Amino acid sequence: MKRRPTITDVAARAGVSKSTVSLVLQGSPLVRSETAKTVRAAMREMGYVYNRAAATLRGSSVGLVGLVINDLRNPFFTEFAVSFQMAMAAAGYATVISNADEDAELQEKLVASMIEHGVDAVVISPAYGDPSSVFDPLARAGIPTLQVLRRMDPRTELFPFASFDYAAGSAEATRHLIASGARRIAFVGGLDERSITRERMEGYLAALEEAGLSPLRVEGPTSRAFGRSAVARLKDDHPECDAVFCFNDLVALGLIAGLQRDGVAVGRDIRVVGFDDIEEAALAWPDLSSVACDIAGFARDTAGALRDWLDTGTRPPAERRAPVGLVVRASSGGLGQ
Amino acid sequence: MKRRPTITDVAARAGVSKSTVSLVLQGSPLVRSETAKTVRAAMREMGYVYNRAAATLRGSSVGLVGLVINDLRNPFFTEFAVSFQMAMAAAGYATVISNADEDAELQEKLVASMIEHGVDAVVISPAYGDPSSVFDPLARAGIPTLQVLRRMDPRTELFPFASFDYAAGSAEATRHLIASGARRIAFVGGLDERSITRERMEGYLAALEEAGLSPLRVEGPTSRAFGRSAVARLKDDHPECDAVFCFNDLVALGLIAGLQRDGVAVGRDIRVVGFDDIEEAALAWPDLSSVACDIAGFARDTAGALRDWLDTGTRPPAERRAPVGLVVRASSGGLGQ
DNA sequence: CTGAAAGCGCTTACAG
DNA sequence: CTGAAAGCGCTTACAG
Repeated sequence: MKRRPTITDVAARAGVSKSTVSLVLQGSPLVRSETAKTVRAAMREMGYVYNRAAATLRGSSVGLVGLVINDLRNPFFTEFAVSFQMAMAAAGYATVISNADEDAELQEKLVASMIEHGVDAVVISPAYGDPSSVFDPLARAGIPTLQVLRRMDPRTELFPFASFDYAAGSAEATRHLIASGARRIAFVGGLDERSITRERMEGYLAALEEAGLSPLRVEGPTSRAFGRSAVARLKDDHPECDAVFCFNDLVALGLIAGLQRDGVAVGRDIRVVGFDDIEEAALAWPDLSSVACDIAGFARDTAGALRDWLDTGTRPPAERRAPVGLVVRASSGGLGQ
Repeated sequence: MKRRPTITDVAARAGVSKSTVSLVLQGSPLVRSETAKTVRAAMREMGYVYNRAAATLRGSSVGLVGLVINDLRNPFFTEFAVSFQMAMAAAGYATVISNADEDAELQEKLVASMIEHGVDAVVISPAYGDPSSVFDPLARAGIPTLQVLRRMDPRTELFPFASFDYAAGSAEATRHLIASGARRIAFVGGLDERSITRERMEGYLAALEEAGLSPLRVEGPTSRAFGRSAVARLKDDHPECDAVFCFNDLVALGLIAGLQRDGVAVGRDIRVVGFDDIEEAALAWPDLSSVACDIAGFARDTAGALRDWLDTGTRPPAERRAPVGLVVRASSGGLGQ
């Protein structure tokens, strides 16, 4: 494993100074195209590899942004991560994705490591926990940081926040269930103390109130496993329930599996609506009605806002809400089965 | 956004030389604990951030490994990625995850960017395409590289390969279906020219031959969407089919959704077995029988082998195969419904 | 259009 | 146990 060639080696081989090699590397128009060609040939022959760390040291930016995701196993977040990475790549930025696994301590370490490695910016969908241990170091290091999908740090002028308009989506879904004839509509999944749960319940509660109906609640995690287990809780606590609005599609899909096991006809005996409209929603049986969030579009917008911040210094607005829209499918009786 | 403090600033503040600060940073026992304490206090007061790029330049390794995944949206790979990242983190390595999105060109760019950023090693589950455009630069840069889950580059002494023993798993699954009474067993999903498809079919074909049965084939992609659409192809081409062994769980779950739509009782009218045993398999209805790959364990072993390579210079064996095992559930009639 | 020189923030022998 | 000095591979004014 011999030493990699440096620009000095390339310069020697090409018979120019290392300044010239550096200029060629940057595609500067100052270098005569003849010379540039010679230099590039030398690089190829020697298997030269650009050393970005050295360049960074001298002052330029790394072209690296860090993405920290609370739960990368959740397909909603996976989709966001890969779309964001692709949007940044198209603009010449490398994105390092990492999974905090809902663990505030791990998240702190990941962010510290990113700061050391000198990322130009951080986008974070934070795990629950004390925000200061992760946001304060970012602020101290002067790294532009965007909060997405979950607002953990209240200082949104410092760490702008972007998410979807969950309240509007849940209101639309609930009105749809009411219009379809449902009267005893449960909200299943989500932990009450979390702000995202409150947002997703807000529209539900408002729509019920408009119609003079009262809420039914089954609180819990936001996983497929919980959805499946919630069937029993629903039967015990709210046997009169005729529709379920779920915290997300994962819960809804688990719930549907459980209902089917019990021989309940989803879409007829009971209506179900999910949230997020993950790819699987359209492919499940019955097809799952869901509040669609255009994650890929949201990721592109986030990438655009971040690039603006980095390139022009324009900090994004403290809060941005992307619109959502209900997609009606068979699980809420929208289409025959 | 003022300049970040450097070790020189810290040294001035603490009244020592920058060599001493550097030693403190590395936890060297050479520094008197008194002095170290003063230095650490100075760092804290000034909000000092370690600049890893500068350290790297001087020779030490970055403690960074790159992970390139062909399709990060596939939960099988997501699970591998997050488990690997966590195993490396426990050993003090940062892992940058990136998604090649089955795009050989994007993959080439991602790898080039990782090389520039100076990763110590790369683990890659490669996209299909010409391997040399991605593996040659890695070899030139002298970066230890592991191929996992897909062997694209035949030079496995250079780029050791690790995967699961797919052939054994598919044989076990097929024998199980035969033992359950199935006689017309189709293999659905996967593209024939790909080596992973051949491996997963190998055991299926062997088991059929043992039993004197002949294969039924529906070729295609490996997605949920394909599984759902394969129901029609199956009905048209092989109406006599009484069991399906799917390329993976995604195909199986899509297929089951399609069968249910047609009113077919999965596990009784037709038996279905998947491959990978993703989390959803146990939560679907009916529960999906599947060949379980212990991905988290595999990821940990991969991380261990890589760390050995990095720490002691021991290159892993050219090929490693992790065992797999069939999990029988309701979809193949294993349990009553 | 090209070269010589200084400097980015660290680490590493080498003295003391 | 601590300091002075050289050097890692680049970039960036500054001359020419």
